[in-house]
Amino acid sequence: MDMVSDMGTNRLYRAPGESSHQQPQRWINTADITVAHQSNLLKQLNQQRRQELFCDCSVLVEGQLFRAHRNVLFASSGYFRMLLSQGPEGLSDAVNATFDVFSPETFTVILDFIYSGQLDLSSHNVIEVMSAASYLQMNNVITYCKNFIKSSLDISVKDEDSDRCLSLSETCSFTSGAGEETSEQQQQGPCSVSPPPALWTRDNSRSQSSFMGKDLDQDVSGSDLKTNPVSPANELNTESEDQQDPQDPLYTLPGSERRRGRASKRRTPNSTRSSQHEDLDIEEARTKKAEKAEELYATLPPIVGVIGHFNKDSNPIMRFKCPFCTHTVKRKADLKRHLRCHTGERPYPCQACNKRFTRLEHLRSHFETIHQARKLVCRKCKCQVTEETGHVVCEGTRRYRMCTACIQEVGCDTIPMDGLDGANDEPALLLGVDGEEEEDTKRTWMTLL
DNA sequence: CTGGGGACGGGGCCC
DNA sequence: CGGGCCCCGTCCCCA
Repeated sequence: MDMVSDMGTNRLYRAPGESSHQQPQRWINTADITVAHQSNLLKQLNQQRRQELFCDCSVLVEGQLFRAHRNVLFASSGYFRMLLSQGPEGLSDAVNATFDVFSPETFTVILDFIYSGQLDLSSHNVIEVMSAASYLQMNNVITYCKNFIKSSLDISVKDEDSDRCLSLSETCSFTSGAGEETSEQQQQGPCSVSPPPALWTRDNSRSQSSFMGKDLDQDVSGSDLKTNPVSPANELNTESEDQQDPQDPLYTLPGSERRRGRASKRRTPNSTRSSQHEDLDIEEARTKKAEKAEELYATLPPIVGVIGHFNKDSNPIMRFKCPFCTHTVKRKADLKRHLRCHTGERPYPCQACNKRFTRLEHLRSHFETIHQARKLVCRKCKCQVTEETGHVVCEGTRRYRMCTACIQEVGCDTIPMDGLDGANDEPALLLGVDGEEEEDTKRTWMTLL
């Protein structure tokens, strides 16, 4: 074998006891040695932990005692780093930590990961593991959980119920150690909200921070999955545009919303899907997606509350964290609203054009702008018009206003008008003569779920 | 190719 | 807590 130049960790050295004079020379690849050594060391440590050998740290989780090695915990978790390095207690021989913010089962998963590199995620435990990892400041675990959830949120894909099983060991190699939180991982880390230093005490109770609902026992996706840290982002939008139905409550998903919105705009209102068979398909697909959204909502913790930051008096400000991204909001209602961008839920359909919206106000704005010609601007010359001078022009279900000059310029014969005397005549299809009927018609058009 | 404008989505926050 | 308003960013179309 030829001597290999120094390239990173993959160095070759002579075996101990062999001088350069001795023949034949035997070169040892240190990269292999390192991997084998790390693996062996981790196994030994894990074995010691299980046998409670040399364990110098006790962790109490909801009354259940876990024994571990402080140096291992120190190397794996930002939380334990802080805990073990602060004050004289951290230097004592017997170190204890108490947690009530996650369950013993969750901590078992975390501890097993620390000592083995194997993260035993399932749809049953992923949310709580992620929250615990967030609390313990283990960004790599958070990243894996995040990817796991993303993989599970494949709600835009029709009829793709096949389980995707990828073991963590297959898709990523992980070294549980001090170097675990690389800058890249930190950037990827989904949790921007970390347990604040002020709360890094040795007795953390749920009352301090209702970090998350604990009794999450439903399935995220309906099937247990192993973490796939590689896949997720583009899996969310694998459905082709043409498969989307504007009547679908889950019409679209974040990232592709506007494109799909445009797609719907290009469709004629009474589109070509007229056969009963197609309608049934659409209905079926819609039902499936609605079920998935419900399922998704059902998996959410009741409240995912975190301490966001501190006010000027150093009092923690409670915020609500989205379980699917890093976003936090002040109010639970805002979180509920935000979640629609993950579920793709669009509960507000426009009866005029079948386009669906995430919010009533968006539907109303759309309806008034597109179907009611509420904008008092001439579409052609952009001049300001009034209710009287702005003639309502009808174009399919779309209505807009044009000033008298532009009307005359284009020619009345070529423009489908709702009424030559202008704005007091609302679009006949939409609105009646008087206000009451207008409101009734509007309600009919904007059928809200 | 580019800039302007329309339509829409989403966040913050008030009522 | 829902409704609503305001604001900003993004995408797309069009001149």
